[in-house]
Amino acid sequence: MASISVPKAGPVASEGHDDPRDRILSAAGQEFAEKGFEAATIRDICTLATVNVAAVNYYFGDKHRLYIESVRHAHEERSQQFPLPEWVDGTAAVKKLRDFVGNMLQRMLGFDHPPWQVRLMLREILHPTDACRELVEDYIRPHFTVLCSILDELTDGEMSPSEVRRIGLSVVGQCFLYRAAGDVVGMLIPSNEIKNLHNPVDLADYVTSFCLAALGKHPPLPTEVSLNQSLSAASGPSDQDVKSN
Amino acid sequence: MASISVPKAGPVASEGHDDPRDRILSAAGQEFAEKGFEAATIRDICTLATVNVAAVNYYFGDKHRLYIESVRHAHEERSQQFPLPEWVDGTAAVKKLRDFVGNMLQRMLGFDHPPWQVRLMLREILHPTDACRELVEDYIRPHFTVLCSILDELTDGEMSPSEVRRIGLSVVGQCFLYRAAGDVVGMLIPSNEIKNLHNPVDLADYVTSFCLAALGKHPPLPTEVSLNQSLSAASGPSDQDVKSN
DNA sequence: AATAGATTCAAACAGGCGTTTCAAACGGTG
DNA sequence: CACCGTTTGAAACGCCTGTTTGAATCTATT
Repeated sequence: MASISVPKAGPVASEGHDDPRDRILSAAGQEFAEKGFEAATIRDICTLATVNVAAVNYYFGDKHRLYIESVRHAHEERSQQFPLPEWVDGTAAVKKLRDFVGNMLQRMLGFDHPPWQVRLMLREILHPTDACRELVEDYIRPHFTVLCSILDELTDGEMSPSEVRRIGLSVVGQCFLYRAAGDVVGMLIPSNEIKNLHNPVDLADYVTSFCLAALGKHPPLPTEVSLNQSLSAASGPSDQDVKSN
Repeated sequence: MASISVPKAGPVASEGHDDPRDRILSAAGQEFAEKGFEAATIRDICTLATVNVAAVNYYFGDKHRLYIESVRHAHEERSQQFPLPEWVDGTAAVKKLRDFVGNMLQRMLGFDHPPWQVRLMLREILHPTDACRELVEDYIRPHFTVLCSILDELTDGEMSPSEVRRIGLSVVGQCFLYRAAGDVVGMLIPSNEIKNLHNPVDLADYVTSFCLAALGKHPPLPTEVSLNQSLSAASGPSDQDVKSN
C-alpha cells in the first residue's frame, strides 16, 4: 500500500479534455455522486471513461485517492463556473444579499438538472470523509464569510458576530433544504407549485425578503410583489447565466 | 428470488425485546444508519445482533427487505417517542409554533447524541429509495401539515396555502441544516458558540422569533430576550423530556 | 531504425459479499 | 418417549470487488 509509486500528479499532458486522467476524474465524479463511495465500482467508472481498469491504479494509486481527487476536481470546477459576485463600492447591502442568495441557489440547484459536481459535494457535506475539510476551507467557508459580511453591513453592525452567523445559517438553511431534501419537498408540494414558487429565481426573491423582513429592513412577508419591484429596478448584472425558463 | 417463502411477518412471539427478529432489526438500523445500505454487511449486522447469518434470510428474505423493514421500524419508534404536541383549544398560535419547532428540533437533534433512528431516516430523505414514500406519508407529511395549519392560524388566513407551505419550508429548512450538515456547521462556528447559541432550546426560540419577525408578528430580530420573556411566561407543558443540559 | 520510457491491455489474484444448504437443536403435543 | 414443525448453526456456493501482474503497444528521442 505504501510502496506503490504513483507515476505523478499530472503525467505528461494534463490539459486536453480527452486525457485519460480527466476522463477518469469526470466519470468517477458522476459515479460517486450517484452511488456513493462504496457502491460505485472501479469497473463501472472505467467503462464510463472508456479506460482499462488498471488505469485507475496507474493514475491515482487506489480507489480512495481517486475519490479524494474527484471531490477536489468537482468543487474546483464548480467554483470557477459560479464565482462569487463582485460588487462595485457603494452597492446597497440589500442588493448584495439578493445577489448572493441568487448565486447560491444557482450553484446549488442549477437551472437545468443539478450537475453531478454539486451532488458529489453534497454527499461529502452530509457524511464527511477526509475530503471534507478541504471542501469547507476552500469552498464553503469563503462563501459563508461573504454572506456574514453582507448581513453585518445590512444591520449596520448592530449584531454580534455570533448573531450574524446564526442569521447566515438561517439563510443557507432555507436554500439547503431544496438541494438536500429536494425529492421529499417535491412530494410535499404540488408539482405546479414547484415550478411557480420554488424555482431558483423566485426562491431567491423569497428567501431574501423573508430574511429582510425578519431583520426589519422590509415590510412583513405577505407582501408578495414588494421585493420584485424594489429590487428588479435597481438590479444590474446579477443572475449570471439565467436561461429563460 | 421469487420462490423464497419467507416464514412470516412476525414468526411466533414478536413482542419480547430479545426476540431475534427485533435484535436483527435494531442492529440493522444502526449499521445502515452509520454506513448506508451498500457498506453495511449482513455479517456485521448479525454479529451485532448475536445471530447467525442465515437468520436474516430466514426472517426477512434478503438484505433489501431487511432494509425496508428497519426504516419502518425506525420511524415508528421515533414517532411514538416524540409524538406531535397536542394543544388545548385556544392555545395561542405563537406558542404552538414555538412548541412545534422545539419538538421538531428535539426529534431531529436529540438532547444527547442523535440516535440512529434519525440518521437512518435522514439517509432515506437525502437519497430516497423504496422506503421513502412510506416515510413521507406516515411521518413527514403529517408533521408538515400541522406546521402549515399553525402558520395559517398565525397569519389569520391572510396567505394562500402555497405561501403558507413556502413559509413552512423556511422553518423546516433552518432546523434541517443542523441535522443534515451538522458536521460542516460545526466547522464554521466556534465550538463554544455551538453550545451557547446552537443548542435545541435556544435554536427553537431563535427560529421561532426569526419566523415571527418575518411575518410581522414580532419586532425585528436583534431583540434577543423578547421571545424568551413573552413565551416562557405563558409556556405550559412544552419541551417534553428536556433533561437539564 | 533502435532504444527507452510511458501508457494500455487482458487476465488473474485474493478476499469479502449476499445467499443457500442441510443437518443439528429446540419446544410443545400426542 | 416419539413426533413434527420451527428455529439455529457451521460451512459452503457463486459472484463481484479492488488490486496486481507482466506482456504488448505507443511515443518521442537518439
